[in-house]
Amino acid sequence: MRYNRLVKHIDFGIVVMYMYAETKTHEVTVDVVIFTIRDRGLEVLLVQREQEPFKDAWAIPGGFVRMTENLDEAAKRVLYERTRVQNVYLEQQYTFGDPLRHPKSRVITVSYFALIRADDIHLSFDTGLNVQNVDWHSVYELPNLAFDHDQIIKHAVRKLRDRLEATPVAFQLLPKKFTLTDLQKTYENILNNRIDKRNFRKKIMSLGFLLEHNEFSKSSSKRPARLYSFNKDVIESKKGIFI
Amino acid sequence: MRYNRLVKHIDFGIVVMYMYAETKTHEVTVDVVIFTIRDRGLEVLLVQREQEPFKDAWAIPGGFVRMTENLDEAAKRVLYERTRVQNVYLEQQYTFGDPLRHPKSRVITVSYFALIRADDIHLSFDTGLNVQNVDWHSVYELPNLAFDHDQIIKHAVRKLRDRLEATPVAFQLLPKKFTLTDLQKTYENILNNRIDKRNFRKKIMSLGFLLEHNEFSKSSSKRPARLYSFNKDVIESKKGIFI
DNA sequence: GCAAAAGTGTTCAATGTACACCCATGC
DNA sequence: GCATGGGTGTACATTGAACACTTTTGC
Repeated sequence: MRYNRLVKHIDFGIVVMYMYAETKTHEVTVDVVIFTIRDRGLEVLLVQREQEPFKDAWAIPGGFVRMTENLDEAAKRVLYERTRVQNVYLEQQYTFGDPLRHPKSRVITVSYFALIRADDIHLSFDTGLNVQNVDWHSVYELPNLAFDHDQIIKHAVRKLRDRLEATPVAFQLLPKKFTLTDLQKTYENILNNRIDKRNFRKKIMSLGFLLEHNEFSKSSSKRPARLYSFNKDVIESKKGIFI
Repeated sequence: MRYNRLVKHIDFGIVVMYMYAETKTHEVTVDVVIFTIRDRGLEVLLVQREQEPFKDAWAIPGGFVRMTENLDEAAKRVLYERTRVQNVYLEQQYTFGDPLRHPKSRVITVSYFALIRADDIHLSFDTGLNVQNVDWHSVYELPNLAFDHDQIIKHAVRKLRDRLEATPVAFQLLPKKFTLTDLQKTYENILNNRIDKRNFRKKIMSLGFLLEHNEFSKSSSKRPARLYSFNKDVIESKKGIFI
């Protein structure tokens, strides 16, 4: 029963079925939770499935791990294929391997999360070669998700919050130069709560990774805000994979 | 070249080789870094390999993930097979998947770490059914390790330290009743540094998960020390897998 | 001149850190 | 009675949290 369910989508004949049952090979994928900050706050990039299983449900971008690439490389590739962005923060978070998580076969997925600037991805959407239905969704209002992708996203949000408390990853979600209010809003969106402006600024400035510029945002119709950028020298001593 | 290396150990014939090259199935194992506290401090359980590759080198206990079990179950099973202990702290930590990490095939391993009481495992060694060379090794003086197991152990030690700062996992390494000095030594062994006795006691007592007993250690020839145990009610709200 | 966001300090509480002596027991 | 590990408190520094008004600009 289970055995049939597990192998029926493989179509190489009996020898492969035998291998599938008796040896311990599995399909291995990487799934990448791609975070950005947009109008509705912290959002993730989802792809609407065009095939069964879970046709029309939304899913995290993912793909099979190839034999010649390591897991980080696979995650980078999936990310690049979907978004055409490179050189972003990417971190392995957890591996999901319930035998029933994929209804048709045993698929073990190594999940990652990535942080990208909303700006960067706009570019790639313009020149995009993916005609699939791809869209951003607020992590606080997710649509129906395929497989166990709701779990994976929840896990990614938790891990992102942990990271944020420990290391300055927030700048990965911002343009090169940003205002302190931008930065604070990024923190608030990720942590999902309000922060006192004065305390936030005091804390952030004390960490010493901000570079002050003599430029000001000429955005709206209010008092211009000073622009800052992150000091790479400080950042480089931190963990995470920069691809 | 790479292709041959990757498939040569599989002996089901050309159809399987074809599958191996064109689809994305991999061998998936779990490896469990089993920690305990013994005479030399924080130690890990290692198995000496009897076959190539890495014959005679030491390795973390591991095994293939079966088709019908999830990853946690696989880790529990491997742990039970090696140590006959159950109901211990077990946590997934990281997945290693470099294509070259195993010299004969593509093996992706989901690594876990476990915390067990040195006492418990003595029992299982007595009745042990494993006649392989199995022994404890200080994490600070490791022998030659097979594959990338040195990396896996390093990662596990980092993760264990993180856990220790966040949640009271140390009691997993101690007998049910223990003295505050035992507990402090456990912390010191894991963190690899000295802690001030008064500050440690103040901090630990303020966390409120210790249950004070009216029993005293009648160990050596000095003043008897009061025994404590962990308050389960507090512990149960914490994360980690208790199997 | 007014609406709107930028910018700025102080006080208090809680937590962490440094540090030295007496106590209970076995021998 | 002495050697050994058990047990205890205080002072100071650091960090986190609460809280309100002035400044600069576009309109």
